[in-house]
Amino acid sequence: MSDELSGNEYRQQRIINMEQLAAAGFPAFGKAFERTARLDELHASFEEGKVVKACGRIVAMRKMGKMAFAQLSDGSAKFQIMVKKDIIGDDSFAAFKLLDLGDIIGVEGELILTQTGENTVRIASWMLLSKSLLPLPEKFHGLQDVETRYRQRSLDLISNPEVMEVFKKRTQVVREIRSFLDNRGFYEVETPMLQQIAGGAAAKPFTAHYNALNIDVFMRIAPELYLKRLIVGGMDRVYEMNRNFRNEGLDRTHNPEFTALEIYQAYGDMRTMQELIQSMVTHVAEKIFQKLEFEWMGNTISLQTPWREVAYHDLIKENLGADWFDKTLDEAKAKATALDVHIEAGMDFKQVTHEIYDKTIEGTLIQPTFITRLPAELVPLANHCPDDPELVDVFELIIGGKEIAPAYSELNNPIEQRKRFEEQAAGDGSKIDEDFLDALEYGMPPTGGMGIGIDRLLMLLTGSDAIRDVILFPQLKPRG
RNA sequence: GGGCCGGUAGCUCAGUCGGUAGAGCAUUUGACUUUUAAUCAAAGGGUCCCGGGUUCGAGCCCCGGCCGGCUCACCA
Repeated sequence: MSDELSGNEYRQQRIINMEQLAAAGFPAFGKAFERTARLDELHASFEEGKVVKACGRIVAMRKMGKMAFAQLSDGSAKFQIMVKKDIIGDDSFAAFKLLDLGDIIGVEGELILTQTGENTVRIASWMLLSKSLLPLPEKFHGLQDVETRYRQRSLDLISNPEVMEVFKKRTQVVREIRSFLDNRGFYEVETPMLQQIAGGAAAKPFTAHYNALNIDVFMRIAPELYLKRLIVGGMDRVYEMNRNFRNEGLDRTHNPEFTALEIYQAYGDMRTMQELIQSMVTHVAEKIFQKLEFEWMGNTISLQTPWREVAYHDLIKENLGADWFDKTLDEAKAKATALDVHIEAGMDFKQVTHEIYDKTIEGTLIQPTFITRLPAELVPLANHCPDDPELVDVFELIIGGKEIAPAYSELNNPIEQRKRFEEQAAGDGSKIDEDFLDALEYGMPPTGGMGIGIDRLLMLLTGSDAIRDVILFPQLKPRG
């Protein structure tokens, strides 16, 4: 057995077929093919008798003695082709029968309707564009094995059209979001992925080493501090939609690299962002999906605006009783225990309350809900509510029981900002972003800011239960 | 990290009580000029995830590991 023939039985057979095809005047690889139209366009503009050139991967083949039917797929649609021995000749027909499922061919022929009324190209000539050396998954069930689907996304896309559909929708959604923001006068910008101080969120960063400067750098956990510098600089409306990296666990709703959209609008506040996200999400839903109701994780979610808004304290009272905030710490802890919520020893009343909220209330907020007026302790980078310094002027948008987007009236007081950084850094001065603080000291206008988890939004819009189903190449452990 | 479930032909999956490894699709050979999960006939195809152990004998039972799914916890 020669080297080319190593591999399994299927591969060996396909290499033999490739050699025979080449000998018959159908060499594989290395040619371009100018088609009349994509296969979906061919269906849309179907006209009997028209001569067309089409191409795609053979995904089904039904051979008979003197004719054959095959199905081509090009990722846009499938289209049937018909080959007749008396039309293309004995040699060409014999060679055609050497083709394997998965081979990519170009054909030229006339559009016809078959007896059963299917759109078909009756081919006059064909050429081999690329040989497939490995067998495709089974035609009926497709590729089911979840692990293989993620590890070999090419195969997943070839054999599962609904997967292709999700990722096409992803592209459309992302483009529509950009278009929406661009139309409102926002500038899309790109800020550093490699940062010397990983700021803007509280998360563990990935570390890399930069040889030229001989320093360690961090993959960003958020672009926030750079985008605010741009607000200081006079870019009134900016956004960035790009990857963040967080060195954390991996589960159904977390991938270590994920796409975040951060938006900042000068002279606005949390209310500006509230209007913006409702308009943006419903616009995208209607434009790309033509609907405002979505099935997600077993719930029907209506995006019809206006979305519900409830102050944090009211939400708590609604769920835990109107007298909740009159209770003592011990009473609160007793309630937590009764609800099966684990409480750490040193927690104060606000922390116990928030723990109960996190574990028993947030998950019940299925329809879109803005939770506003959060306790200041929970949100270190936001301005206080004008009428109550204990509360911050923010919202958290919850949909389907999951946090989709937080938004703030951004903290623009540099003295206060420094204080909070110092508390956060706990004495480690190297973690304080002095350049950012300097920028703030020149004066940042009042600003509304928001972060949106694009992958989670896509999960909702495409009805995907796992983040891996909206990320083309999700992180996996190395093959064992 | 804990618990539960899974890994068998290229793919989708069976495999009973521990007794020579099965089906469909796919592949090969033959028949077939309107099929569409084409049909008919025949044939070939296995590191049963990996490594130990028990046993006369292990896909199956036991121990350890790898990968994946679900779930709980952690982190935020």
